[in-house]
Amino acid sequence: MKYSSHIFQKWILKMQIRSQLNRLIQRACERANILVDRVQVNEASKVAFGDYQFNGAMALAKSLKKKPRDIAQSIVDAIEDNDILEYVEIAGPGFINLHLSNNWLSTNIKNIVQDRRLGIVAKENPSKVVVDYSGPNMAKQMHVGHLRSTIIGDSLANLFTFLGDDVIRQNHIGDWGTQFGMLIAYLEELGEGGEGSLKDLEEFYKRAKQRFDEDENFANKSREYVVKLQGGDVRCLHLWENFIDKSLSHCEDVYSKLNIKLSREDVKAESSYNDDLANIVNDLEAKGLLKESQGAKVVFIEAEENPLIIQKSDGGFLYATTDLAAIRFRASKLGANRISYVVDARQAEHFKQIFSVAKMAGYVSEDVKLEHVSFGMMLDKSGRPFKTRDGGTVKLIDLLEEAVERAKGAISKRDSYEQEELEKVAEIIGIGAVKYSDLSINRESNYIFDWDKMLSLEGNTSLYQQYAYARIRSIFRKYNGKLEGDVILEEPQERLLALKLLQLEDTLYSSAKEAMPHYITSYLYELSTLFMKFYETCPILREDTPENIRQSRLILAQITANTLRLALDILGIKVLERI
RNA sequence: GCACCCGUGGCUCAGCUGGAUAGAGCAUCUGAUUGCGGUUCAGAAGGUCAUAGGUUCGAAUCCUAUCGGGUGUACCA
Repeated sequence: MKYSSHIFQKWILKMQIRSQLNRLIQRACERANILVDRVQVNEASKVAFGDYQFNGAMALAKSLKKKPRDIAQSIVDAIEDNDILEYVEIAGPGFINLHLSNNWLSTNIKNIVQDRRLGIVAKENPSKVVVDYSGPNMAKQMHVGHLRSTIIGDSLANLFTFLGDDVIRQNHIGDWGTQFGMLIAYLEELGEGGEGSLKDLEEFYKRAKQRFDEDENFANKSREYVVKLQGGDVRCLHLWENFIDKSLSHCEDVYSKLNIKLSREDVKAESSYNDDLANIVNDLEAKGLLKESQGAKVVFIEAEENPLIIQKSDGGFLYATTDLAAIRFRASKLGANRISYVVDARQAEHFKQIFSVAKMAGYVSEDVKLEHVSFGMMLDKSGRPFKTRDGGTVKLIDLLEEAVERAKGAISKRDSYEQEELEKVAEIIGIGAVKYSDLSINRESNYIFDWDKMLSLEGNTSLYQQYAYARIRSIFRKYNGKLEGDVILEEPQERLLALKLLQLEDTLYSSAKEAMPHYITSYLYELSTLFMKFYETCPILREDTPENIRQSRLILAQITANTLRLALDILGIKVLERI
């Protein structure tokens, strides 16, 4: 989907509700001579308290030596004229409750009905953001261990892109290491006809390993091939490239099925940094950061128990070395202002060290934001690490096929589908369920993978959103007249829905800022439940609905559908016209 | 041993960086509805936010200790 804005800048009433309110209160504080470092307006905790609230007056009481209610009063008195607030009230010990103007809400809603970007303006000063995610190992088939990084990373990359950042996706694939000697030796042994056996990489790896363990000659050959590979032997390099190519195309099957936007252009393999590793060592040496410890070359970091090992005692490099080369490349060659590593939480210490050393060595300047977007483990329903019945790793492609099969089972009893349509619908629902359930929890916590829960129509699931979308589309199959007239917010359900629709922008920005996709899913769930309530109480196409009310409700429904589609698209989830 | 993360109703999770009576969804119970797609909607019940102290006008949120769970702890990635 392309997101070009169809409305002219001047027509846009600047939204970003929270920052508008923050500015309003900030200026009021200044006018009232109240010093406050950062004004933070929050969404009201209850409907009765208005739409937003500012709670800062209480905190200021002590330093100003005034009563909090008096402080609140002077802030309220100093709020300048504006068209966003209907009225303001002071409650309890000094809460300032802000009620938005219906007129402001309805004007803004009306303005975004034709806009593919729903009135959300891209950042004025975009950053260059590198998102490092997925990073599968080429020696093996992609397994569930790669699922979360791939899903979370891709959605963040989409989100940053939508908000206007210049995003560079980096798939840091593992294509180097001693096991490749064994793999290409085995590939060679099977001959050209043996390439078919690469279909199942897992099996291929196992057999190669078996040969390695059983046959001394084969093992020696494998070791020899590692050396040859590193030495740039043309024949070995050819075998290796061939192997990587096949393995990568397996990954692409997964990406394509998962609706992940990684392509070959985003691949920046570990091996591509090989030539730079010695430079990193020399550079750290020259900067006086490198120390010798127990035969290895390391960098000591303040307040860290263990140093970061840069070069092994046998002269070999480690992944820390590669990561430093990569971080330098990203900051200097790619010019990144923000580098996000979507990697599981177990590597927290590693990244902490890498980031420290990168800054110590000046590979990234102080203002570059380095973040480890960490996430918890994937567990099964009983809370144990997710494995196959016999304890093996679950291949990702198998898991995705199961998702589609299960989705088929969930919907086929509902309606009769043509076989072809059933496949298409099941794929969208099944894959959507896998992605949404992953994205809908706080990524930091462990993730319990539960088929029944994710494929349910009830609760915070993708299917519930997809259903809400399809339901709205069904209204517009019945009605295909024009959308015109004003938005009228008389019923509470209409107003609540309108406000929620206008909060998408704030949600997206805070989700991007903290790299927390679950802010978006929470928003979506609130939105679709609000829509369902609206739909229940506010008839649209019924005969007795006056035309002006009908138009207003159609506009609300239309924007709800657009919002669902847009936000789900950012999460990499597709919608269906009918389910 | 040390470091980091996590303990919120039976289950799965929110809780916007300290605010008002801690919110949802499953599951359980009750009700609406011949419906613009009821696979919906309304309502009830269910919590000493692991425990004990502390800071504060105010704590699930910050500090300390304890208990319980997880992860990581120099030449694998």
